Amino acid sequence: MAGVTLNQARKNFLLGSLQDEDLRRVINKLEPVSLSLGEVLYESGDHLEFALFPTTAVVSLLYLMENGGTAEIGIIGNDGILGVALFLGGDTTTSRAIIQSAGEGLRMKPKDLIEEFGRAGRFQDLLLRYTQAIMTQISQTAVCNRLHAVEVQLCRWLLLSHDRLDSDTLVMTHDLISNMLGVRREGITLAAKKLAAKKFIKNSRGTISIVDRKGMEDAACECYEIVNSEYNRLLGRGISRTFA
Amino acid sequence: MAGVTLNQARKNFLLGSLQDEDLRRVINKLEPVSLSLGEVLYESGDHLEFALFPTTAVVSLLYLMENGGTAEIGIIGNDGILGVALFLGGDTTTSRAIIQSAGEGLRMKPKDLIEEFGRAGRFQDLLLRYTQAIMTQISQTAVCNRLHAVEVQLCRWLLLSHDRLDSDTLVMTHDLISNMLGVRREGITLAAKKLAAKKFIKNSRGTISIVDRKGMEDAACECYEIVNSEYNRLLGRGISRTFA
DNA sequence: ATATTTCGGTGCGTTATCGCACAAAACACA
DNA sequence: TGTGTTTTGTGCGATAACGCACCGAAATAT
Repeated sequence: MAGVTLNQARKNFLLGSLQDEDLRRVINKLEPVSLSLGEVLYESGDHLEFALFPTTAVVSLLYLMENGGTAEIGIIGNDGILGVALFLGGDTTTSRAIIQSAGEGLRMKPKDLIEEFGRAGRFQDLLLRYTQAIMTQISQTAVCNRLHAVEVQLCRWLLLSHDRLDSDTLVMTHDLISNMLGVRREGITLAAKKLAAKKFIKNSRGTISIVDRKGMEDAACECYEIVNSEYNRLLGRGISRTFA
Repeated sequence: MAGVTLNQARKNFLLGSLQDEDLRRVINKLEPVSLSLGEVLYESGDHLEFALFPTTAVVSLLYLMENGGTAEIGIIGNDGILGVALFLGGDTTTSRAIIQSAGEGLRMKPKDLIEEFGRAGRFQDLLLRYTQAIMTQISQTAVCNRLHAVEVQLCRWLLLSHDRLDSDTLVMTHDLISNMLGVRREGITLAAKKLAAKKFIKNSRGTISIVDRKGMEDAACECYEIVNSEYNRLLGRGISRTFA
């Protein structure tokens, strides 16, 4: 039985914020998983079979509408946990969880997560704080969807994704991004071209590379910074690369 | 000292879902308050001084953007509680809470709320489930903002507000609604006129009356029904008037 | 009773995004 | 090397919402 090591677990910041004592206990309930691009972890209304602590994978929470449109409400990476509905008591949610960037994660059985939550210790505290953080991200997405233009939203989205990745290169087609932002593919192509013209990103078939992180942050709408600093505040440190 | 009665407290569905035993204990920590239209309960970033269980008042969670735009992320009435950030551990949030419809509520000190949450009983369970419910509302608002037209969104918003009111008449100017939906005042005037032409609502200066509830539900985007049934599922019953 | 303010109705040119169509480029693979 | 597929680039008319300007009606204040 290959157990999960402390160092492996610490790649997820939520787990990494636990004291050694707590982490050693929690670790026994974790199981490593590999996740591939486009993999659907659960559909809207599905009974959640596992909670997931991403280490290198990135997950999108996506809504599908009757008219065929889609839009993302939040991004979860090594900063968080997928499956807050388990300890909130709802068990299912109305969103789809889909792998936006392939990678690894650690999963935990619902029963174990709920048991750990019930200990009312540091782990519960972290889970609740993360719940507020993701709520902030979703809320900011809501207003951003209403009030900001596609180009600045693309910046926000690329930054949020970049923060959750090891690499400066995102494996992403314009089409995929357009599904996340809920806009036309052509809208992304156009916005990406403009950002490339400003030398903030490099655009090639199927990938986008961040080449001027600072430029991107300046070009993004306020929403990115608001969400980022709220993650900092709530979870002790952000995952922004600005000062990394 | 006029204590809060069980019947008063039960006007808030969250409190009303408690067993008598629990409610009797909680009730001693509640204090009645009157809330007037437009009153700001807290600003973005404010330390929360109280949690609020609305009984007849309705609260909007509003975001203010740098460009002067505003948009609502959620509506809280007698179905819920204002101040989940207190037990989630964040203490502050990035939204403004403003009274959308004048009325009464019961407030509780942060310390008391946290203490009750810490008992890990039925009250904690309800608070967590409500957290998921409001998350669903916010999420659906996010995608609705992206993918749906103003007229159907206005239906959704009127229905959500109607559900949380005793009356069929909403005291609301088009301007106020436009701030909530994050669109132009003229856009609301136009959409409201269309709905009035279909005999779903009656439009007079400063008020909008729902005259054909069923018609409104059919005219609204799917978002209303999704949120409503999720509230049903999570909190045991909805607050929709459909079967009232 | 009159003046002032608030709110709703309407018109009009502007802008962002959409929907569709199609071509060019990059890539995959036989 | 050639062929099919995926992805990106581009054009263009349609549409929804915007910003602004102004008017009139309704409510409120003096």
